[in-house]
Amino acid sequence: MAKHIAERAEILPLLGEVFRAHGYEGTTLALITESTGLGKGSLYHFFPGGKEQMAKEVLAEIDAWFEVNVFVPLLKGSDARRAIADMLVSVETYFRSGKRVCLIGVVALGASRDFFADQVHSYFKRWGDALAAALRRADETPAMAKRKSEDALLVIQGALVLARALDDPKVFSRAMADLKDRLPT
Amino acid sequence: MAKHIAERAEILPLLGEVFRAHGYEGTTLALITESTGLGKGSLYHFFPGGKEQMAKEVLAEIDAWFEVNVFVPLLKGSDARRAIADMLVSVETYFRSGKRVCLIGVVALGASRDFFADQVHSYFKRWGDALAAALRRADETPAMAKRKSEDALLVIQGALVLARALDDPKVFSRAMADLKDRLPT
DNA sequence: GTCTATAAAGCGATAGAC
DNA sequence: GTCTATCGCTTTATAGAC
Repeated sequence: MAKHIAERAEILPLLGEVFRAHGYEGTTLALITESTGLGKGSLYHFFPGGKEQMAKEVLAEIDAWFEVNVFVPLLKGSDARRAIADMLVSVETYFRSGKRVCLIGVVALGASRDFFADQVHSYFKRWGDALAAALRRADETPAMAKRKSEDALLVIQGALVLARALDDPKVFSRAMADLKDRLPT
Repeated sequence: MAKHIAERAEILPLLGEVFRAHGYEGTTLALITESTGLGKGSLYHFFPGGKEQMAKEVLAEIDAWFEVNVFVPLLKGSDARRAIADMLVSVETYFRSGKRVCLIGVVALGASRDFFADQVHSYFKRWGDALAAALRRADETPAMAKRKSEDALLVIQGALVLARALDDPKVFSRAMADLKDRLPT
């Protein structure tokens, strides 16, 4: 066994930030090498499927994070209103108060969407369903729960776009505060 | 004078659709040739600055369209409420009821943002200011006008992201309908 | 497990004929 | 104004030494 400087688990978050910053098409192996310190040899050792596999695993890791930290609390938290409020805090933290972009949103808008369509669709569908379930438990009607959950998801994505376009993270924090008023918490 | 199959004005919209579909990084001269039927020679004749100039001119053309069809009516329309309602109709039509993506939003999220930061910033800033002015004329307080204009812009962008992620254009139309209820029209 | 070297393809861009 | 040919660089991916 030769030397082993990096765990797979340490590499994925670095990869995630590169994809976030440059998009799927804009990310090159050279950029990844620069960010991780790993040469092509190591990269292809960990990810025989190359760039596509790297992106798929990064998306899966993000998905898993939301599953544990957002979807499950929404679905199973004993207090639904509390779970919704916690979601907003998690989102604010995860997106670094608007300074960080949603990689899954970036992929959804890009040409690579077709490659990752299932992962992108599943992420937003499960998030929407979990939030709608929590809203129903917080005494919203089913129709209103669906409408408000969709509204919340789209506000989060739109706030990230606008914050980045105007180069003003406060746009995002303000939108999250408005969302809190609009949702039962 | 040799043959002349294409006007610059006919090329730009085609370029726009290519950039929309593939993003700035994902767009290649080969794709552009495929879409326009123009070889590299012609392309560089029209756009000596290459891909970067093409994107800049496409963004400028989109900007000009919104200036004429959205910003000016919002700022100078005799009936502010009517201008706001017209904006929603224009937006719904322009984005093909959610089947078309906002190129300026795509650029804002991508790595090419730094190249086009001024154009991206200016587009959203002017849109937001024009809408806020119309909202004040429709008897909103200055603070509320600013807040609602920001909310509207981010809902439009977010709805485009979510509609594409879920592959369901109705998400966009529904969000526009909600916006109409939330805004004075 | 990590590296360097390199292959093979695609990229943006230019030159020059017509 | 449009084309073809081509340059020089970067890309993803592989091979093989250590």
